[in-house]
Amino acid sequence: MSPKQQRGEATAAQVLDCALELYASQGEAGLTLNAITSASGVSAGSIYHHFGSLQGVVLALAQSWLGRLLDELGRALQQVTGARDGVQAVTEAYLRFVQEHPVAARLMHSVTADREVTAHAHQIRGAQEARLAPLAAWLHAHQESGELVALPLPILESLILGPVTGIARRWLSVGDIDIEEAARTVPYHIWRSVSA
Amino acid sequence: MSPKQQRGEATAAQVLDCALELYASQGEAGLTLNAITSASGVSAGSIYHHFGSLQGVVLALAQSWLGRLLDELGRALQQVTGARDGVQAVTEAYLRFVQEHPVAARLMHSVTADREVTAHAHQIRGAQEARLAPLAAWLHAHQESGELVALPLPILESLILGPVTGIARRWLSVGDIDIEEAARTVPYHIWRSVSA
DNA sequence: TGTACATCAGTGAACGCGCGTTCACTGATGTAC
DNA sequence: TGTACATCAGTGAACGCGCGTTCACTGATGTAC
Repeated sequence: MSPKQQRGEATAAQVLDCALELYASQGEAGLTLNAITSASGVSAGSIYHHFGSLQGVVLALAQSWLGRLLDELGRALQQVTGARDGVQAVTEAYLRFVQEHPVAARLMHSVTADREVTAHAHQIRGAQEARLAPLAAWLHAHQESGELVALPLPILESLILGPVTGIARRWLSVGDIDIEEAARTVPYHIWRSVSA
Repeated sequence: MSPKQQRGEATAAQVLDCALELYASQGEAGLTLNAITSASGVSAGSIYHHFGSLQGVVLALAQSWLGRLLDELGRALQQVTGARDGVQAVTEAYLRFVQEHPVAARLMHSVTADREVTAHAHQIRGAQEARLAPLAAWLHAHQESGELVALPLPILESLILGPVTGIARRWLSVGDIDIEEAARTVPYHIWRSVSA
């Protein structure tokens, strides 16, 4: 499915860009094939050539942005040393990313919750493994060094990312959170919950 | 829209029960009007009489379970005194509820993320205000008494509920979390992040 | 207790619409010799 | 450099299907007198 010619790559990228715009303006209901063909100028057949199905388009879009987010988190982690700075850097980077890309963040948070995509949870994790592994390794290393609490990794992950995804969702839906303030104050409190 | 005769109430309840079962077996894709009429034996017209639309059915279903969850949290809060016990009781009650009603929990967590329902976020909060108010009041009171950190309420809420919703989602999708263990260990760590 | 009547609850066939998907085809690209 | 050819990229009309919704109607319920 991955393009083998340059123009193919450009077409696929254009489809994903337009799909995100449609999602921005009309939500999930806007992600129909007709809408995407109209908005992007790419024919239905061509979209099927590249993505296999409409769900394939949505999945690729989510994967693309999840990749960017994870890259951002990995980068944040590389610029600091020590468990405390790491936890705070990652959580702050997450909130900044959401702030800068609210539509993509909404898509990731909602699409990931969908059942059909939930069924692909392992596939998604597989595709992002190269990005997830360093993050997991970092957590594990700082557990070994005694700086982070000795909890199972998935639970530790939830303690760190749960609050920021919660804040992101709430900022995106209810809107009664000052995300700037959250980015300043929340990382410290998350650190307190996971320090050994 | 609320039934004014007994049999109406029974019909509406049956529709919601069957809708949850369909969601359990087929996910969101199973929530079609035809499927619901077949499974419940209630005619399309009757469903429209009670819920106005298919979306109305889904919304009512989510509201119903959200109400039960909030009731449970409120009950947990009443059985303890002190900020620390309260925070731990609420978070543990949340996880227990998810454990006991995984399908309903999945529905709440996924439906709430949907854009169209997000648009109704305020309406949902409004309908649940009677249940939300005591929880908010409790938080506020224990901020005043100096036991909980002085952060804006929505942020404080996210610090408390974010980790448990994160764990719930992960348990429901990836499944690599021991929710029993989480219920034992996580409440304490959440408390550490919000104690003054 | 009986009866008239307004309202609520429920039926189910019929409707049109827009959806995702397919497929036979043309054109573009890159490669091998 | 030229050419033949396999593969990739892209087209767009056509398809059938299942969807949510409507509506004219019947039956049940409760209430007022």
